[in-house]
Amino acid sequence: MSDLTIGDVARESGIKINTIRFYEDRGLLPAPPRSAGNRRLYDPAAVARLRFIRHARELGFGLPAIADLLRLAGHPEAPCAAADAIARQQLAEVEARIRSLSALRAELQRMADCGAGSTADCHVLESLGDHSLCAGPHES
Amino acid sequence: MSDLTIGDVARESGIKINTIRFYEDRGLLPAPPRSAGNRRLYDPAAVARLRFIRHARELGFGLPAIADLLRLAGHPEAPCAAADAIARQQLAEVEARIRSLSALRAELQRMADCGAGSTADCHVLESLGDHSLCAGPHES
DNA sequence: GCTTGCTCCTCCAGTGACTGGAGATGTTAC
DNA sequence: GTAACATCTCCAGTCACTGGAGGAGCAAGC
Ligand SMILES: [Zn+2]
Ligand SMILES: [Zn+2]
Ligand SMILES: [Zn+2]
Ligand SMILES: [Zn+2]
Repeated sequence: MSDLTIGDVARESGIKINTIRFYEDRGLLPAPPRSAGNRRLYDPAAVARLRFIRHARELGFGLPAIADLLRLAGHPEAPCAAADAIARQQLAEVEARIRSLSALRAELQRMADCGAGSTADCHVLESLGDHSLCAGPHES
Repeated sequence: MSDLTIGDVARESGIKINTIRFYEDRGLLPAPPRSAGNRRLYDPAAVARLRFIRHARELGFGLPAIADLLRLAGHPEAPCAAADAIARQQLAEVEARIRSLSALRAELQRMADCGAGSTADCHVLESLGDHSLCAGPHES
């Protein structure tokens, strides 16, 4: 009676229809029952699950990590150390990316203040052609 | 006489052989002449060009932007405003990504200090399930 | 001249996380 | 009945590579 179409859950979760089917294919969302006409019929709980996925994606978690988190969330009595570890690792990765990007920003700032008029003397092109003008190494 | 094999330029530029062929396919590197046995024979200038590409990639430039920069570098008499604009835009993108990641870091820090024992009360899972617990919106 | 081992060739599939489209049905409103 | 819309499956493309299969060139040792 309170069955939702894929369009409904897409609207309510903010996730596109194609992406919902993709998540089902990847095992993040259980395959729902179908109507007589082969349409997916969702439980309202699917919206909460999709919102969880969306929020985790916005925070940068990868799909395998989200699958782990969803599995852990299904065992309310179990200790949450595993979930906490996944979040801490994500935090560490975000911090590493911030450090790396901050180094890039410094290099780009140095080379972007170019007072030359011709490309022959351009600070940007010169710096790109010779990394020894840089302060440190760049790591990906 | 001073012709280099693809292995030579790979070693000297720090770019893998497959990637060099990929850059050739994408038009970043002109297709070099071939030997009688169909091997690519490179000019030493190819090494400089590849080093330029590598450095720009390390700084986060995309391949279309690098193609533009290489084209501009080939006109020494022209004004360098276009090259400077590409660098400034790259700087702006890096800064935007740093801002976005800093917001993510704050959210992750808030949710990662979880003192709960069971997943039922886990701060991580709770926060992921309800974005209204977050301070602000997340933009990609 | 033959084998061994290295380099190189082309082509193709896979990565992550989707996105968009084709072409075929199902459903709803008038 | 028919027009408009929603949904179905499947496939190709995105970005910047990476690695591998299967074949051929090339130098050295015997
Ligand atoms: Zn300049
Ligand atoms: Zn550098
Ligand atoms: Zn916890
Ligand atoms: Zn949030």
